[in-house]
Amino acid sequence: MTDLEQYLHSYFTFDQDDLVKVSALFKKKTLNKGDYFLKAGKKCNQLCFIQSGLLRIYADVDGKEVTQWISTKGYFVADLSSLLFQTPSLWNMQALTNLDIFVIERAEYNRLGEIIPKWPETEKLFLAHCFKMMEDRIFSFISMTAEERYHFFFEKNREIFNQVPLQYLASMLGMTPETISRIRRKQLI
Amino acid sequence: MTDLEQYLHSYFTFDQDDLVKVSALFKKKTLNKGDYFLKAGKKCNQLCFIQSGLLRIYADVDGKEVTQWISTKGYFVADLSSLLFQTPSLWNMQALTNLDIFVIERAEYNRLGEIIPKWPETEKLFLAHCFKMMEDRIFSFISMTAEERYHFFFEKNREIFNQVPLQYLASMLGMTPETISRIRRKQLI
DNA sequence: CCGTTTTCTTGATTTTTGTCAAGTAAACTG
DNA sequence: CAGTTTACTTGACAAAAATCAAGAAAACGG
Repeated sequence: MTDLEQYLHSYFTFDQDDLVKVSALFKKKTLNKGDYFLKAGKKCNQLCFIQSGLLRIYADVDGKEVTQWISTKGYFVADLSSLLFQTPSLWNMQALTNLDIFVIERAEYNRLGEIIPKWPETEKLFLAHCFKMMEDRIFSFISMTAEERYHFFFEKNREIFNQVPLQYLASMLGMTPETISRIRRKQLI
Repeated sequence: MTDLEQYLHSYFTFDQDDLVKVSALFKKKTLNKGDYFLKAGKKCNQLCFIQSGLLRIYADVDGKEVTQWISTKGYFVADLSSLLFQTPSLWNMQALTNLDIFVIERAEYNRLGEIIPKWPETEKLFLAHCFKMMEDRIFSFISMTAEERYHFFFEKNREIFNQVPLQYLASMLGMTPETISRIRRKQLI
């Protein structure tokens, strides 16, 4: 089993046959640190799965970069509405480190339903999990202080927090790097 | 065409035949002000479509109510992960006014894919739109001040803002009623 | 391994937002 | 329509977080 098959297997209840069919549609690819998987304004024509490395998703807002999320090993990444509706993407997606990914083209992605009968149902359940994550994230913004939110994310995403520059973490948590630095200091004393 | 068919038609590109098949699975129902569509801790076994009235979605957090959203005419409402995975819901859903809804039971909802071949694809596109809304909302929390966020939501949801008690609006925007009151005063001067 | 660049920490200060409390206005109810 | 409840506004103050600036630490590149 390839890494991709391994991951698909852990997410979805596919049999070996389907695993092979699906993973055959993905092509292995590497990005160097600083390379873009997607640029804002362009249409998203691919979906990727991250095998190793970090991918930062951010937008430019009046000259400032707002980091939306940082994806790591095991994430599927695309701008879903751009991929489906072929609208220009709002997001830049840039490799924070050298990156190993598996990429599926839009055309192939759209044929998954024909190739694997249970794909639509599987995809729905996957999207529902993403929904839950976004809902939890919104909840953290409306019900927690900066400090509580920091800990909430830290618990759920330890591997990211130790590898990513503070400025990016701060932005995705809706606070400043200084605030995180002060929260961290509190822990030590 | 019933109101529900009308709405389904405006969201989804169904032909008349499919519209009738789908809307036949919904039952018309009314809730009185204060009634619950769903209580936290219970499994969500229905999905509803709001024809008129306001439905507040909120959670209890150490004795305080956190309002997640207020849904109005034209919204489909359910706790998606509870509906699909049969986990206990985090959310209370309570009628803020008398409410006219169309309700589909979980069992019928799960059969939609058999009844309407294009349902899975349609549902995916619908979920993608919801995704976009949640993404925009997260973006508002990480990139805007309370005042900017207020205006951002006001522009997109005028009908809600004029009907709903300030305390609920404030909670769903992640600020206090006093803050909204002061933002509104600024507009007048 | 040394200089450069980037990132992180810290303090002082300002701004934003929250909290508390009181008073006013509006909505509901019998 | 009078009394009650609920919602809204306002001010004074407190707390949280942002900003600015400087220095320390770490990472990077030849």
